[in-house]
Amino acid sequence: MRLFDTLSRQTRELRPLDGRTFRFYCCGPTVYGPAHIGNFRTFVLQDVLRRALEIGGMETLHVRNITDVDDKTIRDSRAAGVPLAEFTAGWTARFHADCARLGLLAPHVEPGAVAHIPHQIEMVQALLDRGHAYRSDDGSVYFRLASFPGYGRLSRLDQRELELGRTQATRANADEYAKDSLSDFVLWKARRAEDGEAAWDSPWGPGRPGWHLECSAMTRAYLGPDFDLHSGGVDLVFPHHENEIAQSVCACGGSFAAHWFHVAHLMVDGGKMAKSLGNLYTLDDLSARGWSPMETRHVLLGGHYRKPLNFTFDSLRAAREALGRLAEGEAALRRAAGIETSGAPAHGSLCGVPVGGGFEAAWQALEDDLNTPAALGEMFKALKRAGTASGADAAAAWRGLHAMLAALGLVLPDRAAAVEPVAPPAVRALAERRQQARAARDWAAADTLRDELAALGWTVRDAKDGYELIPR
RNA sequence: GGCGGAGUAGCCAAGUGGCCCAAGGCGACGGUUUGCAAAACCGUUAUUCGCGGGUUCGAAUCCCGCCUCCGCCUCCA
Repeated sequence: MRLFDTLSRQTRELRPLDGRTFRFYCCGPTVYGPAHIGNFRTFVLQDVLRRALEIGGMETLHVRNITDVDDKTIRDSRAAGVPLAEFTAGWTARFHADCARLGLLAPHVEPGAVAHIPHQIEMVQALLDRGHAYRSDDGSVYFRLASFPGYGRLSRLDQRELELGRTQATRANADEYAKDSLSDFVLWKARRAEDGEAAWDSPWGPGRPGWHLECSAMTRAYLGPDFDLHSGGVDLVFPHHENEIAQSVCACGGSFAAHWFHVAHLMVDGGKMAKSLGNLYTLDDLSARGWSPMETRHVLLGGHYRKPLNFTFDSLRAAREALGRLAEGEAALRRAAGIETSGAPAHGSLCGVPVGGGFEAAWQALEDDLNTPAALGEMFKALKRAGTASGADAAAAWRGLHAMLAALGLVLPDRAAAVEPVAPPAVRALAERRQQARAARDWAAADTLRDELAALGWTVRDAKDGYELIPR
């Protein structure tokens, strides 16, 4: 697997530092509301990265945090009149439900910030001890940027630019007088009245961790000072990831993440997504409009992760059709190969086995900087080529297709499950009457009955012997 | 203002020096099939890659200028 690295600006081969397990960290959600499809673009791509590594035969250790204490969670839990822990637990459950619907593999470790306050305090103390941090009068602790010359390498900002941007930002927000330098950032925030109960004891008085510190402490706890990869949305490059590097390197030594993976933003109708524009969709919003999470996942895989992707309802329609074609191709291969079961091959049987059966190019596209759109394109080409295969060839193609589906995390719609059994008796009776009319060559009556079925939401699909009823 | 990313057919999108008169999906159109449809299958659908220059034997791909969109510039995936 070759992947672009934000820090070195190069596409590099991914190899586990310890030679065995690829250990990576993903910045997870802040649980103060439902995640939107833009958030999920990042999580889906992190999931595909892990799946592709595993299909490629690599062992992984996937850590993704839950940010359950910060300004927004505190603000909104207080507004709701609910204790912080209860408030974030609700949104965490919702996040997990959404992830499951999208077919995201659960991380091996999913640490929460609140559960790791001692780790964070320990890290702040280490930074103080080593002279990289200082206390302010109100009991907050700040990172001293001047003590870390490597700052700004990831986001390519030099000190002068930082100070410049800083001055502009501070004009509107004159709340930062406690710092020595304008660009210093907070490690530990002293408790303020508006924090309510959300405060923990520390050597510097009651307070709570700064957002950046949470991730640093959790990576240290589960991955140590050096690990394989760190990832998130592009907007986290600065300041979040830049600050994480500074904190972790200064507190623990080591070089922190060996590789940085950032996913570009999702746009809607060619513009940015924003609540105020009414185009910020959650999975539930799309479900309410009749679109399934898998269709959404297909849309999110439809563009390369380093380019902005334009989300439209037309692309959801296209995704629905494309998934249907894949499902039909899968069924055709299964029949041609004489495979009895309707399920996919066991996941374990696909890992570490070269992808074949005509799907080699699709796999190569994925291995080449996680090019999901090119991989999907190659899958359709392979499917077309395999159209006339039979026996062992069809079986190999079937396995190749399933290896790709497993790597992309796509679950195909089961069209067979959606037919007759679920049609209500009244609908089936209409369909039967139509069959009789057809047998009697009474086309006018048959067409009227077909219209009636359509009005009830059912499409009738005639076959050689009989018919199928398709909902919607 | 600084830094970074993007602009490819009706839509989504791959391709970053010759394999490109540009993949794939959707849509549209034509055909096979069908009582007619639907579904399926087959075929067609950009001599051209935001605009204008330039480099090169050769450019969507490199350089210069311009236009448009998006992101970041202290807590937004």
